[in-house]
Amino acid sequence: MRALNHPSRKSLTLSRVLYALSDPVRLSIVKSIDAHGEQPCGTFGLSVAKSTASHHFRVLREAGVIQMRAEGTQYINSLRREDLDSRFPGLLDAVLLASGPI
Amino acid sequence: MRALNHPSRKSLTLSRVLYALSDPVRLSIVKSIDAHGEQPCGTFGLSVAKSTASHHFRVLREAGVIQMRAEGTQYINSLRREDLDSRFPGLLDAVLLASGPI
DNA sequence: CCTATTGTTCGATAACATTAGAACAATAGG
DNA sequence: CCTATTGTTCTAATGTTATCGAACAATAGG
Repeated sequence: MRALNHPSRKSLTLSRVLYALSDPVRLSIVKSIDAHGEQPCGTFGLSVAKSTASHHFRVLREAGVIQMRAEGTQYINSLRREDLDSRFPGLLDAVLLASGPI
Repeated sequence: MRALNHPSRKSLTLSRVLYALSDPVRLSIVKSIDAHGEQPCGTFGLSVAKSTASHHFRVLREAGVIQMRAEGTQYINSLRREDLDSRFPGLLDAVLLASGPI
C-alpha cells in the first residue's frame, strides 16, 4: 500500500481540526476509536459507501486528527492524541466528553 | 429591529458548534468577543462585505455560539458562555486557548 | 498464480457554503 | 420629517463538500 500523508504536529490548524470534527460521521469515527481503541476502517459500521468512508478518513487524517498505519491489506486508525493535546490542549477531551444530540 | 432566533440551550449540537467555529472569520469574531467583551457587528474590523459579515454572525448565532441583543440601530454580540459550558464543558475554553496558525 | 479482502482513487452529481451588491428596515438625532 | 447609521435580507455567482458506483492497487492465503 502507498504511504499516506500525515501533517506534522506543527502544521495542524484549529480551523481544519474543528472542521474535520464537525461532521457526524467523522465524529462517530473519532468517538469509536476513543472508546474501543485503534481499528481498521471496516469495523466502524458506518452507514455510507466505502468510497465515502474513505473520504471521511482522509479528511480526519489530513486535519491531523487520526493516524493511519498500513497493516496487511488494511489501515489501522488511531487518534493523534499527543499531537492534538500538545497543539490544542483540552480540545479533544472536550469533544469526546460531549454527549447529547449530535 | 426584528427579534432574532436563538436556539435553546438544549437544542445545541456539537456538530453545529464545531462547524460554526471552524471558519477563520467566525473564529476571529469569537476570539475578539472573548478578548474585548461584547461589541456591535461593526467593530470587528472584518475584511469582508457587510452582507458576508452578517452571514457569519448568523451562523454563529444559529449554532448557539453567540447572542445578539438589539440596542438602538446596532446588535450587541456576546458569547453564550454558560450555555456552551453547560452543554460542552471545556470546549469553548479549549478553542479560545488555542494559539498558533489559524 | 488465482481469488478474496481491504481500502483508495476517479468521475460525476447534487447539496451546501461563501461571497458580494443592491434594496430594505429600524432607530437615533437633528 | 429627513438623513445618517447599522445591520438584515434577497438574489446571484462561485466554490467546496458529501455522496456514490466503478475501476484500481496491495496484500494475504490457498
